[in-house]
Amino acid sequence: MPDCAHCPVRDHSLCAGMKAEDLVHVSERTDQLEAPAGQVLYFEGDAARFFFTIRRGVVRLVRSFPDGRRSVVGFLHAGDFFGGGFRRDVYDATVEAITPLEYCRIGITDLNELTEEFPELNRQLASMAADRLHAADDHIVLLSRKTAIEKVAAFLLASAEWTGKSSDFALPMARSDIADYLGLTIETVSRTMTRLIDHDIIELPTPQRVMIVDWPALKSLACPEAS
Amino acid sequence: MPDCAHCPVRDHSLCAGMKAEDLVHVSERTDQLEAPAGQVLYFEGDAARFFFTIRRGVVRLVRSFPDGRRSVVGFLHAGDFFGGGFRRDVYDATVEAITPLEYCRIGITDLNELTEEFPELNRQLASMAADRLHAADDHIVLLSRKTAIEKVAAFLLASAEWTGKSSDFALPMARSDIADYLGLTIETVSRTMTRLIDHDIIELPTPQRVMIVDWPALKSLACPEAS
DNA sequence: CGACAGATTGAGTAGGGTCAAAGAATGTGG
DNA sequence: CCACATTCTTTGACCCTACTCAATCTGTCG
Repeated sequence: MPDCAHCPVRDHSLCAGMKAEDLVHVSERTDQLEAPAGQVLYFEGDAARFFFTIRRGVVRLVRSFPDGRRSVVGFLHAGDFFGGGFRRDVYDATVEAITPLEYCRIGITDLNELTEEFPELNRQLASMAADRLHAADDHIVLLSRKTAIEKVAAFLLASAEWTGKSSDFALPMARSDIADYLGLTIETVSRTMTRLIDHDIIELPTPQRVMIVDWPALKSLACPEAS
Repeated sequence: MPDCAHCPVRDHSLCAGMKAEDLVHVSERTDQLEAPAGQVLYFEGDAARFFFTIRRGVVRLVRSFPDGRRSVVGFLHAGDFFGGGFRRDVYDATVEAITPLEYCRIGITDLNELTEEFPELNRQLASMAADRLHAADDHIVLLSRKTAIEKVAAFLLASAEWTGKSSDFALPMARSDIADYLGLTIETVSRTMTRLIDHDIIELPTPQRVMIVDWPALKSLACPEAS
């Protein structure tokens, strides 16, 4: 049985508001699992039977067209909670591990029973839904009204925040994931990164590692002020 | 005091799951209001104190940049529920009436008290959040991976569904709203409509009224198949 | 009827896409 | 441990879609 009391994301996920002594009720219904990079947790359209919490690693949420076009609707990190399909009974998007993953899984019916016993879970669920909705709106603004360089700058800043605002961090996802997230092609993502390097705003020690050299410049690109 | 039992959106909104005899508890905490077209219900960033339900009319949710760029993150119709800002205490977006509006308003603290008394409201809230999230993901896919004609076709189809899949319906919003929703300019929206007319797929008796002539063609444009 | 906002049309341009090739990085088997 | 294969990334040349700027048209309302 998982030891939720010592979970690394104890205070940043679903059970953040729960009393320590109640946690055991969550633990006994939760499976602790691992997955290698690349593994699919579930497919868009599958019958939705589980909720998931990431303890370590990164996943991508993907929507695909019949003709092969792909859109990454989001990246999720340690502490993030996803799955379900609340009213609808199918998953909204395909979820794939980008890095090796440690995660927890709980059945939808189990979670529903838990919310009856511990109504504070509802508050947590609602606030996570609100966060996701806010993130989705940010994404919509980014996609509809930002240029390539603004998109990439905003993405790099967000990535830095996921890793604790460090100036030197990993980009675990491939360029194709970034492109499908930003609504660009991989070529444009690559060219734009190069432009940022040429302007001495970032450095790329390896393709999967970023150093932010000029924070103010990156920020003003990501959130353009009135000219 | 509002008469929730005979509300036109009684079965399509927040209180859809409630028993008739409990509705009075909602009624006595709800204000029934009206607003003319163009009125702002609240601004992005305002302290969030209310939730809203539309009984009649259409609103737009707007996010703005400091430099004037604008993004319409969604349109909401009769039965839709919005406002709040669950965990955050400010509204996520500005909400403006597009048509004359009839709506209901309930205080956040009142709603919180109601959910304690009537936990089934939580289920309704969660499912509405899930619907909004699904819609946001659809919007993300549309913005990131669709061409202008696909975007406009998808928008017209969605508009037709809001009005009961009629072939002849009103477009209450201006071209600038459509443009800011689809991530295009008004000129491109206009040109694309003209293209659809030239191909005998739609007609525009007036700029604010659409007739769909060729449903299959419109559908195949909106959801492109594998070639 | 005239004025104004909103919508359409036109001409020219540029940002990002497409197609193609070369260059790293990682992994595999000998 | 190295050679090779594979995949991912970067760079280059060219093109097209959608944007910009500008004029005209249409519908609405005083």
